[in-house]
Amino acid sequence: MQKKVRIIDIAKMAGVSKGTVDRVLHNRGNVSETARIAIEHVLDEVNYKPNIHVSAISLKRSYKIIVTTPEVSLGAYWESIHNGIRHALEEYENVKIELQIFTYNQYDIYSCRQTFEKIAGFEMDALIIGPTFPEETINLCKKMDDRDIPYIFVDSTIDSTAPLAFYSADHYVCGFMMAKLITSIIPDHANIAIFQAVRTGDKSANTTVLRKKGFTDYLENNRCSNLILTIPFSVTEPEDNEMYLSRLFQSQREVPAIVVLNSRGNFIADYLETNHIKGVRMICMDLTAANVEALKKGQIDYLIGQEPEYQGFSSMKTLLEYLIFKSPVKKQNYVQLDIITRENVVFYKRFNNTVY
Amino acid sequence: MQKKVRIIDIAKMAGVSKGTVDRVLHNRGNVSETARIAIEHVLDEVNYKPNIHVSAISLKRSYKIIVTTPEVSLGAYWESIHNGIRHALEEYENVKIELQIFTYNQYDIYSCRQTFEKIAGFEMDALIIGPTFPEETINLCKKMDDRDIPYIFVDSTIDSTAPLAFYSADHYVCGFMMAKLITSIIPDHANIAIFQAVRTGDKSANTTVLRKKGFTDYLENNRCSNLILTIPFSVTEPEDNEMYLSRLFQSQREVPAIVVLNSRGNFIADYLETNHIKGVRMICMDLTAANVEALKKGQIDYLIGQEPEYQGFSSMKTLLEYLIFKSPVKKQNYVQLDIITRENVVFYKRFNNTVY
DNA sequence: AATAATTATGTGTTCGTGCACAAATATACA
DNA sequence: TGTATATTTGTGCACGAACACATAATTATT
Repeated sequence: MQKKVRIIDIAKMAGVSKGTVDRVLHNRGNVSETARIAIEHVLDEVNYKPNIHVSAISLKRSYKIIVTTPEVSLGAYWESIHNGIRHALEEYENVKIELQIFTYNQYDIYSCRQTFEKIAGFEMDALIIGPTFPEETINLCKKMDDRDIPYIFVDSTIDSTAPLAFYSADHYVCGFMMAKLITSIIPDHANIAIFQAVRTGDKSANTTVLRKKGFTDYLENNRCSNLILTIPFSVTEPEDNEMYLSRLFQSQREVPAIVVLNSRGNFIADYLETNHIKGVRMICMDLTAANVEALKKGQIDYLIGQEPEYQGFSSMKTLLEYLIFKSPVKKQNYVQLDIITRENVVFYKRFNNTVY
Repeated sequence: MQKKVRIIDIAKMAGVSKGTVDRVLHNRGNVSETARIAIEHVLDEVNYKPNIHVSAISLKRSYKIIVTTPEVSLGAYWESIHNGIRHALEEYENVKIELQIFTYNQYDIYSCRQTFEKIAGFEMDALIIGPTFPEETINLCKKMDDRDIPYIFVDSTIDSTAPLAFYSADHYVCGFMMAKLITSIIPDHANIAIFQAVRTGDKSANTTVLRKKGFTDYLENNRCSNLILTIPFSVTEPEDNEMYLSRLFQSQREVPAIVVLNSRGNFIADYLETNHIKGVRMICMDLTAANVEALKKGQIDYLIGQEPEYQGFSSMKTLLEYLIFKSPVKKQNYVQLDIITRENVVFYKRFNNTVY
């Protein structure tokens, strides 16, 4: 147990004053080559870790951080991510942070484009992005790269970008696992209906594509002969869904299994309930309030959780520690894929009853 | 956003000095009735929250904490709990904590009794208990109650005690869920072998009894007609297990499903592998290193995780915040029951790759 | 009433970092 | 060489809680 090394200790060892050490530690410039090398030499020797508590007190400057994600609705997926972000800020209540949030319609590529173009012009120290459309996201990221502004992804990551880090589920594995779970509770060869969201201006989002690929790959690898029916599902024009659903269930085919690749599983569950359709097994994404209710009622058999609070929390925390303490950052962060049933759902914590 | 209230602000409002406020906040005594009431009045008005960073720096006194749990072996369940405890201490590195750890043999009631009697006589500020045998634990807790020493349970809680808090899985639900999961992947009416640990001086531990009850209740509730074979399993005399296992598999009965109610599932998996017994589905407890390996190899189908790192971490963190800041404590803390398969196991984080 | 003992209250120091500002040194240019 | 400017370095203060210690006020004792 070696004694704590302080800035003043390093200064003495390097034969300079604490101010110079501080300038080196924080890359503030105005340090002679000689002094810098001497200090860096000492820093290599000793394992200096700033006392985070003292740092927290002494911090004077403020940071401006922008967050952009799909729109937040009550009890839904993106609300959990935003809760996580807010929770991280509470941990750093003494740090002066100016937070600006811009949301876009995740079912409309034009809304996303417009929002991202607006954001690109703003002053900021860092950016958190919840991406949906690859092309638009890449454009925004390029501008950030040019301006040397760090950004972190939540929910999913986008190729051809250079984020400081990302927090995301492995959506391919997610789809793979959904296939394994649903096939374990339905008869062999049973038909499976897959619901996918319809979007304006773009066929489909990042995450859904990957999940679908994982799903079909599982069936292929395991030589499952289930017939897969892909059904469109519109969030923006919900009146269309009645039609899709009634067409599905009025056909001759039995549909004993439903898979929803996004967090809107409760919509389908509601339809089944109002139309008294029984005996359908369902697997869906995310512990939204409505999904949890449907799970508890037995309408949904499995929910897959992807730690949205943790994603939001970690992305903000990572960003702040990077900005303030220049802490090293782990780039790839794949979050847990929690398998939730009506039995274990009550133990899954949110920030209202626990603290990460 | 109201401005932060400091001790000195409270002092001014109450017309006293900061020293007196400090004495009231920390119950240090030597305060006149008049002053105490004035200060308490102000404290009711304003929402004073000490700046935890400054508190952390200024702390001078030290705390002695004793931890007693079953013995820790490498890569096993209790090691994770201890890792969690250590991790909490790292967060409070500036607090002077004297930690003493006493482990006992969880398969031998006499070892537990001896350890607990020794501990009962020691000086300490608080105690963390990983209980196994109810009777012995109650005795220890009574002595702690008399001495006004707070204690927290990890892994399970014991009736007729008054802990400050407990962090535990709901073991009944755990058994219930294991029954649901295993029956979903085996044919109806298939036989199920349940393995239970043998203990010296006591029929069985706290947790196993509850899990067994949950398991059988699920089968009963759902009118499952599976034949249940309860098999003893000795950790202390492993040479007996060969005998139990060979007797099981050489009988006429098919055994397509195995349930292990503790974390030693890998032992059974190994036996199956060396004896080339195939087609057995298995569900077991805990992400021990050996179990995870067996899961990845496909020998185990489901593992149930119970957040051991989080349990250890939270119990120590709760204790410290209670001791140092007199923070209010949530007593009942049921942890997640994670359903783990070979697909999602890689995403479950330990402290080596993430920070809660 | 005078002194001792007890209790109550106020003051000052400590912790280590972040940063502002002053001081010192080096470089540029006439 | 002297002055102006730029660069480098050192010093000092603030942050706010915890506690040690000194001083003031009250109560007990002779």
